[in-house]
This record gives sequence, C-alpha cells and structure tokens, in this order.
Amino acid sequence: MATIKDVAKLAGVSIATVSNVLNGGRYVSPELRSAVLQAVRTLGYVPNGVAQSLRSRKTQTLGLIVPDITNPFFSGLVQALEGSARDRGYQMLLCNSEENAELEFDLALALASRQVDGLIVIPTQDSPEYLRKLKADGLPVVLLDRIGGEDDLDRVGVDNFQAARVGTEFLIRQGHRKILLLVSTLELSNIRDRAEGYRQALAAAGIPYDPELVIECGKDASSLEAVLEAIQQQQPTAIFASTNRLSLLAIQAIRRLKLKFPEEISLLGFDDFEWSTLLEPYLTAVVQPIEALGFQACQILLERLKGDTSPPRRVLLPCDLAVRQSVQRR
Amino acid sequence: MATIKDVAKLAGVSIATVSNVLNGGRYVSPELRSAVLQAVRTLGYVPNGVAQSLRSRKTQTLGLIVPDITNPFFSGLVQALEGSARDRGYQMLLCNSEENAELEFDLALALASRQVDGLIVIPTQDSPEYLRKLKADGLPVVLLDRIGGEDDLDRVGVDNFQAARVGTEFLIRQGHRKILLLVSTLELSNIRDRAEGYRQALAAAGIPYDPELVIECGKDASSLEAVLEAIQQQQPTAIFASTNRLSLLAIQAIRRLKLKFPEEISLLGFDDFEWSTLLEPYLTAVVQPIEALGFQACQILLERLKGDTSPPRRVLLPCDLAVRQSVQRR
DNA sequence: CTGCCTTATAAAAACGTTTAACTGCCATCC
DNA sequence: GGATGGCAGTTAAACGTTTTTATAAGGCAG
Repeated sequence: MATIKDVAKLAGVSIATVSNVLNGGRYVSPELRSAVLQAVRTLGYVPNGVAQSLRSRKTQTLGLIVPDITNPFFSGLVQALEGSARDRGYQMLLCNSEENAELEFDLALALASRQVDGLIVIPTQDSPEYLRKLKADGLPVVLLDRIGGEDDLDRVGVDNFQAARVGTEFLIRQGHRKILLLVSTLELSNIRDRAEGYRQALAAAGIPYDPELVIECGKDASSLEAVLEAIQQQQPTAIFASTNRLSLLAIQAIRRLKLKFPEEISLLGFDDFEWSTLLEPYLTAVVQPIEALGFQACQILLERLKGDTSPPRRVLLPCDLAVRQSVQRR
Repeated sequence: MATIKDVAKLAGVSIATVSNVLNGGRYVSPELRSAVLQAVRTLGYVPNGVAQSLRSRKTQTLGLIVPDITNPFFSGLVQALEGSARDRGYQMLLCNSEENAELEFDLALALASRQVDGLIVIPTQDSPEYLRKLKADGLPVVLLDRIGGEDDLDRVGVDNFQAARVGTEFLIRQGHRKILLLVSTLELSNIRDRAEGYRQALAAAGIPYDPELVIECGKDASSLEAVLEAIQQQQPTAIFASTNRLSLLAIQAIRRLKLKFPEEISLLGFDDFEWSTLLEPYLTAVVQPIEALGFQACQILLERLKGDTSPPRRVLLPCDLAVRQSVQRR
C-alpha cells in the first residue's frame, strides 16, 4: 500500500504539501497541486484511516451493541442506525451481546479501547453502571430502546406505557374484558412500563386487575406450557403479546388449543414486521417507529460528539396502532 | 484517557518497560513489574487500540458487507459471523449495501482505507471486479452466499443447484407436475443455479420445461400481479418460492385468489426462519446451514490472515429439506 | 585491575498522518 | 535601500504504541 511519503517522493514535494492538497489545508500552487494529484492517481493512494485516527483522535466509528441481531426489531434498528451513521460519515462496529450482561460489558470495553467515537447500546439490563463510567471517561453513550433508569445518560426509546395503554384500550373498546398479557420479563423497565400501561387501561375502564392474567414468559420452552395453562384456566377473549417473539408464542398456544382465531380469541401484538404477513388473519399490533428511533439515537450521539454538553436527554417517541384483523369485536 | 506514558511516569519506569510488562515481551524484575501493574490499575489504563493498530499494521477488525440486514437469512449470517469473529478476537465493521452495487463499492473502499484485516462480502452482483483488485492489493476477501464467477476468490455458499433440485424432486414425488418457480432475479448466479436445479429435476422426471412457469419477481410491487396472473393462467398445483421473501409473495397471491392452501396449491420455500411458524400450515422449505456458512467464511478468512496462500477455495455446503405441511400430496 | 559478556532498563525509531513552526523569497513601504 | 510582511513551501513534532538499539552496571575471567 502506498503511503503519503511515496506520493510526496513521486510528486517531488514534501508530505505536508500532499496533505494540504488532499485536505485543502493551505494554498498550493496549481503546478504542485496537479503533480500531487497525478502521483496520487498513479499510485492509487488512499490515506491510512488508522493513522488519521491516531493523529486526529477521531475514528469516525460508532460502537453498537445489540442483544440479538436476529430479532427483526433490532435488525431494523441496526439498519436505521447504520444508514444514519453512514450518511454522516461514520461506520458501525457491531456487537451482539446475546442478552448477556457480562458479554455486553466486555464488548463495551473492547469498543472503547478501539477508540470508537461514541457508543449506542441496547442494554440487556436497565441502565448498567459501567456505561456511566465510560461516559464519565469521556465516551459519549446513548441508550436505545431499553431506557429504564435515571436521567444520567441520553436515552431514546418509545413511550411504552402509553403504547401499551393505547393497545389495551383498543382491546377494551372491542369488548374484551379478560385480556391475557404476555411479557418477556419484568426485569426490564420498558416491559414493566408496558405492563403498567395495560394495568392502567384496565383500571380506567373499571376492569379489576388480575395478576393471574399476566404471564412472564422468560426464554425457556416451558413458557408455552404456562401460556396454554393460563388460556385454559382463565379463558381470556384476547391476548396482548407485548413483544414480537411473544406473538409467536401466542399463536402457537392458540393453535395447540385449536381455538378459532380470531373468533374465539383475539391477538394484539407488539412490533410490526414484514413476516407477520404470514399470519392470517393479519396481526393487529402496536408498532414502534423503528426508523425514527435509530435516527434519533444517531442524531443525539453525533451532537454529543460535536460537543453538546447539555443535560442528558430522554427522547420518548410515540407508537402507532396498526389495526388489522387479528382482533375481533366481542 | 491515560496513556502508556502516564503509566510509565507514575511507576517511575520507561514506557518500554510498561509495554514489556503488559505484553510479556522481555524479562522485567518483579519490583518494577508490580509497580507497573499498580500504576496501570490506579490509572485504569487501557491500551489505545488505534495506536496498536498503526504500529502492528493489524486492526483485528473484519469488514462485512451485507445487502440487507433486515432479511433474516442475512441477519442470521451476520450473527454467525460476528460470533465466530469475536471468538477469535476480531470485531466486525458492518455495512449495509442495500442491494446497491455502487454503494457496495464505496463501502468496500471505505473499509479498506480503515485498514480492516479482511473483508467478507455478500455481493449484490456476481463476482465484482473491484474485489479482485482489493485482493491483489493484499486485502483478503471472502465471498459469501452469492458465489457465482470464476475461482479467483474464496467463496463460501450453498449448493444451490442441488438444493433446488432436491426440493423440486420432492414436489414431483408428491405428485406435482405443474410447478410455478418464483425467482427474485436471474442476474444472480445462485438464483440461476436454483432455476437450473428446478429444470433438471423436471427433466429427470420427464416433465417438459415450461418457461411460462418461471417468474422473475424483481423488487417492484408489480411482481404480485405477475404471480397472480401466472397462477390463474397456468393453474399450477405447487409453487416453489426460491427465496424467503418470495414465500411471502406466494402466500399473498394464494390468499388473494382465495385458493385453499395447501389443498389446492402447495408451497415450497427456500430458507427457514423463526417467523415462518406464523404460517399455517407450517412451511416446508429448503434450509441453508446458516451457522455453518458464517463459520466457514470466517474460518477461511482467518486462515488467509495467517498467511495461507493456497489457491482460492470454493466451499459448497449442502442444504436440508425441512418437510412440514405446506406441501400436499397430489 | 582491566576488559568483556550478560542483563535489566532506558532511549529512540517507526507505523502514517496532520499541523504548527520555520525558512527563504519576493514585493512593499517609509 | 533596508526593515517588514505576506507567501509557498518544507521541516519537524505529535498522536500512542511496539520493538530495536543503546546504555549502564555488575560479574567474571585473565
């Protein structure tokens, strides 16, 4: 690989002149300028980004830690983030934390040591301590999607409470009073918010809250059993799956019990994605503005990079309700 | 951020000694060693990866260019690749080419200038010329999934011909003789291979090949119309969707025409993914070994990094047929 | 006791940039 | 006409490492 020295030698100038031509630093006479350009072309010179980074203390690289790229919600976010970042001249160092807090921590340190300019994290736990340390050390950090915790870090997410409330209200308006709520885990505050939205919607409608109706599904296969049992015992007329994967679980349960869908049991999902069109009738769901989430996170991070030191922001985007056919009037 | 100089000063030694302690270079007396370690701890020193990269001319970073992270097949590959890379101490610079050849080219150059140690590309076109140039310039390149072209680059993919042939044979064994083949584009040799597998399976069964039965669906919305028309005119008893997205299209068409599925028309898909369980009856499909594909690609690339200069390899992995309920006997 | 080898450490060079400081040079001005 | 001042270019320093080379001290043989 040709270096700036090679170019300088070939063009018969100093390396400073080459640099000035390439970066438009100072005035360079037309003759030398064209000589440099010519040399650059014949050598196929491309500046070494690593050296530039060392010198400028900027890598033009953002670290991104995601719990599971395979989930279409997250891969949608990654796409949005990558696009926004690229538009502004940044590249993305992508890491998969596999929902593992320890791994996430290691990954973040590794990214920091690679001198990423900023970090976007979809954490596995609310508000991890180590991120605050990294931020204190001067690394801008933006939390995405899972935004529980104090206002000590920039956070971009969705108004989960409101979204779940609107979704539940919709179910209630459709005549449902016994609504099974499926949650992945109540450890995550955004899921807790969804549960709270559900609860308050019920309360506002004067429907008593029954804890037996909310099922924490975790990750193990036993969760299907739990859902089956709950459906049989509680005989809900609707299921609110508060996560895209949980829609899958709900569908499995409904099919296993040979319930008529959506006549006997309605389903409201969270998150919309291409493949949900495979479901018939088509899934009614609360949909998050994925594109906007990614854009906002990137935006805030880049402003921090530019030196914005205003107090940490918390951006809450609203969700939409996509009404299709999987929820039936009662 | 503390640098090695700070550590040296605090420990009262030279920076060389610090480096030797940290990297186990040469012998350092126990006293100095512990002094250094102490200083490292109190300063929270972490080596600057950029400087290390500049010095060592290795970034421990792999570039990855994918046409669409949002497609579960690709996001599965990304996951596998990221995992394999991480296991071996590499990070992933991820880029989304959006199926745009020009963008892909720009991204590759950007990655090269950032001095990635190697490149894994799922190209938008068969065997792009520029990759050969990059390889000639000393950047190891592995092509993944779309592996048409000469044997001048390392390639890892699936035996598309065989996979499509096996799939088609299965349909034929189930009594189907009029099989609609949906392809995304015949520009890509792996899709052409699938079409050829389809054709040869027909030939082997003595079924005449009817070009009217293969539909090139492209990306525009008009493709649904084309499929609808073909189904109505040709009255196939089965559809072979040679791409995961095409399964979606097929399902839409089947529903639009209110055909009984799978009684009146069977569907065979390509690629298996979590969300296909939403389809009832569950999709029968040719499935690619995603994990193995990612692992192999990473493996080969890392061997090249270690200096393996053997002739370019072409690794063809076999597919499986996952028989479920969407194909019905005739 | 001098000279040589070993050994633990320090100094310096190098990786490839950018940029601040410096050097001639020519025009300008009192 | 000599001091002043921009101008176009070069030299050199710096970014933070690793590694090669140099150095000082100590042990040992002659």
